[in-house]
Amino acid sequence: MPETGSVDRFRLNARPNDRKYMTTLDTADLAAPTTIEEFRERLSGISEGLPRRLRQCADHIAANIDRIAVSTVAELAAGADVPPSALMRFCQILGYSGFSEMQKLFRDAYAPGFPDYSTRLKNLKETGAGTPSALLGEFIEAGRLSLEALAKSADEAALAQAVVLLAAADTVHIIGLRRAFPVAAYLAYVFDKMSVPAMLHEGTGKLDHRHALRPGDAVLAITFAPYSDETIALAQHARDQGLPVVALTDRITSPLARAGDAILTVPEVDFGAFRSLSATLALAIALAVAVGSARG
Amino acid sequence: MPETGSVDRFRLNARPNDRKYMTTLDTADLAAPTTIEEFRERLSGISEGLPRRLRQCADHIAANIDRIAVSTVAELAAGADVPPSALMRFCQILGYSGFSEMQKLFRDAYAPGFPDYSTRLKNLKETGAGTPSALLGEFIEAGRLSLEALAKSADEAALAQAVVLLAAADTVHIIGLRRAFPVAAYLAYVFDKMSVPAMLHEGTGKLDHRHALRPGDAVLAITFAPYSDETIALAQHARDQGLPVVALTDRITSPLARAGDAILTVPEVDFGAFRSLSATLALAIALAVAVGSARG
DNA sequence: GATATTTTGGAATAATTATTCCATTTTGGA
DNA sequence: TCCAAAATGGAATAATTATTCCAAAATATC
Repeated sequence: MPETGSVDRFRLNARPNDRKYMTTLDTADLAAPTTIEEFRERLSGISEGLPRRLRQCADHIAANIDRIAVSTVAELAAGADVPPSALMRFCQILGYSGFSEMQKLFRDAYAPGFPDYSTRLKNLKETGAGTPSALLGEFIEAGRLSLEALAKSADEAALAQAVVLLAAADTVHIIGLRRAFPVAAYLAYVFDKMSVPAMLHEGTGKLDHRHALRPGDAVLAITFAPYSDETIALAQHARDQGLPVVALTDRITSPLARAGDAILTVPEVDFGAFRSLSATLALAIALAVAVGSARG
Repeated sequence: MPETGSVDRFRLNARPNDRKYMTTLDTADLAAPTTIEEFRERLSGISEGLPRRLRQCADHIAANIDRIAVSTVAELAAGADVPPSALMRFCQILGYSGFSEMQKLFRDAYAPGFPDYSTRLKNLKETGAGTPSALLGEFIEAGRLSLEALAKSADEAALAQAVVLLAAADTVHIIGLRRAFPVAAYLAYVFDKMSVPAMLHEGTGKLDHRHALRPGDAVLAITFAPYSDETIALAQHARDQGLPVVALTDRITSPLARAGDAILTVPEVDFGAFRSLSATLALAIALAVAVGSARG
């Protein structure tokens, strides 16, 4: 195999000494970095001894590492003040097949998504690995992820707003049915412990309870997909009467979000019909305790 | 200008009443959102009354707002389970000329300086003692610690044993009062979803329900310090009748532990007077799902 | 200063991705 | 039931973007 091009000099299989000149460092690279940490190291290790244009690439990339995921070759090249082909060469020197492969690293690393738990659990059951302990492990992990996601995404302003609304209410009406019911029940418990007048609305007997709503009260409604009509109806009813409504739900596109004056969304990992509720409860307790202490 | 296509119905200049049918909401949009905040609002405002495919787009986009910057049309469409053309239509309904224009908003705003979990947690807590955000930070951390402790301390044998006992039962009687009540309620919900005959015993009306216990049944009792006398009494009563009792409690020294055939303990971290229930619920769901699938 | 070698820039091409268009299906109302 | 309008999916096309290639320029060595 003859020496085909200059890039090879920097790469893994370059034979070091079958050439007459050696103007720059002989950085025989290993495989391409697969983590951002590795990438940074490679970058600082390589930049010395690179020819001018490639060094410009290295410098600009190093200074704009967090824009790689959302930039095009042309944009980055322009920023580095080199032609696109130079940037391509640079990516290849780093060990990637091209820019796209390098970019993928940064796009994937950013994606905060939950694993697909419903299929994961199904597999777990089907493969017979579904021992109770394995299941427990999955649910623990799901809870952990949910809590982390909540920490990252919590809307502090909405939370503060919700506290203000509920703290000012004469009575807090709590409604949450089906899988939101445990949350509602726990909120009722905490409010009770903190001497906040609260009423837990149950689903039984249909819409009887809406008469309990009185001027000066507020509603705290909780529902997740598939949304409970009764919960939404009560929230809407309250809103029609001019009462403040705090909505605790899963997405801003939830039908409950329309009826809410403060909207709290919780990123919870779902397994089909089940959700871990870890994040939901954490947010709920924080809300309740904050309301309790705001009332003195 | 003639009515050229369906998309116009949702858009700014659509003339509202020059058509015969109006099947969905007439959301005459303003200009396309230019900030992410606006985008969120638009999303929650528009989602109602959207046809099926477009609603799927709205939901998926809402749940993956932070992936827009680094995704392609095809990827997002696949995630929403719609064809790419549907997603394009959705972007246009929002007011953009197409996906690229919408994506630009997110690429410009893209700040991977998104604090990681521990940084963000610190920020939350540092907003000042007693603020809702600080409380939220504390409860998130308590939940996470609880889950980690559970992962380390879980008694696999006891869990397996509990599954066997409950899977063999005709009817599972669940009792948990006060702060254990949300857990009991959620267990009842999950059992119901999985078609496991289960009965949730409530505290009202005192001890009436013990007559519901029949040979072949089993009891799942939940209580934490300060322990509920009624819960312990029901568990003891069941045991006296020779029914198997699964105990979900906080310590091995809990009075409930004496009445249980399988004892599950959960190391829950308290913050202030309240406990997060994260670990308890994780264990509870795992138990319920395992029982559900053991029954087939 | 001559020559072998590396580096460079830009034009040509390939690949991917966004976007449009329209025939078909679905929906809602008479 | 039928009809008009809306919604849909997928194939065709347009636009963008990545990648290669190679002639020209620069550089190091002698």
